Amino acid sequence: MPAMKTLKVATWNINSVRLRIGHVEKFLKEHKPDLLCLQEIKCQNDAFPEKDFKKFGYGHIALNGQKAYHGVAIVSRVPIADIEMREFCKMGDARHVAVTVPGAGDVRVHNYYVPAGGDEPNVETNEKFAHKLNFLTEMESWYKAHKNKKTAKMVLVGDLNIAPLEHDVWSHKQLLKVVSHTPIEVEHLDRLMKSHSWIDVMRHFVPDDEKLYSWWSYRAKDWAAANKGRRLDHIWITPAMADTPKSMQVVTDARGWERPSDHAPVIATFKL
DNA sequence: ATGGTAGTCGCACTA
Repeated sequence: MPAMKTLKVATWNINSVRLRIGHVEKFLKEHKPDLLCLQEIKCQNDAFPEKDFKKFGYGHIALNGQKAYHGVAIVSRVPIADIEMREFCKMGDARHVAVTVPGAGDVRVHNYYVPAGGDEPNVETNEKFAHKLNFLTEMESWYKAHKNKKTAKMVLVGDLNIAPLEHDVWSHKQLLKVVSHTPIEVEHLDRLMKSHSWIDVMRHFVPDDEKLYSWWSYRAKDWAAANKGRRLDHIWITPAMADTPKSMQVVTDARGWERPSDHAPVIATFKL
């Protein structure tokens, strides 16, 4: 296995991989990540456009699809190993896939699609919100129970559906009771971050007091002019990789492409 | 102050 000098990882909630395969091609050609972690592929494994990815040079694929909803995938330029998919909350949902990258010193990459949580931030009246919090608690327990040398170097990415910091949303005050930015969700996310001393790579490059978004609602008349965004997508690393981040970029352009996903891709590069 | 859009699948659901 030839050793890689850098590892470039991208994460993107694509909101239907079949509909937006052209966007994916454009993104891969322009940015050439080693790995692209996709969420909301919205198809079963046999409907995933594997041939297209092979044609684009991303022939190493880890797939956890589901009919119509959710679904995650990791497509890679370089060989991957130890593909794993975990089920959360006994729901049968396809919301996680993990791989190891042998060429990158066995870095383990986890890709998540955390439940959105519905509208009402109340676990008594909204079972989707309860599901979201339970999902985060299960993630936390798993990482607490899996601290060992084999998984020392890890990258965790995905649509976590939570914007934890004040400047991860366009208006902290107006979103405090809006699912994605409520204190209870942020507490759950903070506990998950502590479970393996995860480092927030996006905020490593952008100070906490600067606005940083990765998602803009479809419902705004002019998403760019209104700029009422939220940072729902994340890239985290374990302390064993603390000195490796080289760069980070939110590819906001992609939100302005024709018939776009409501999420922009996020890319991070690490030196190995 | 409410409703606004998008995708999949089939006429509702999730986001």
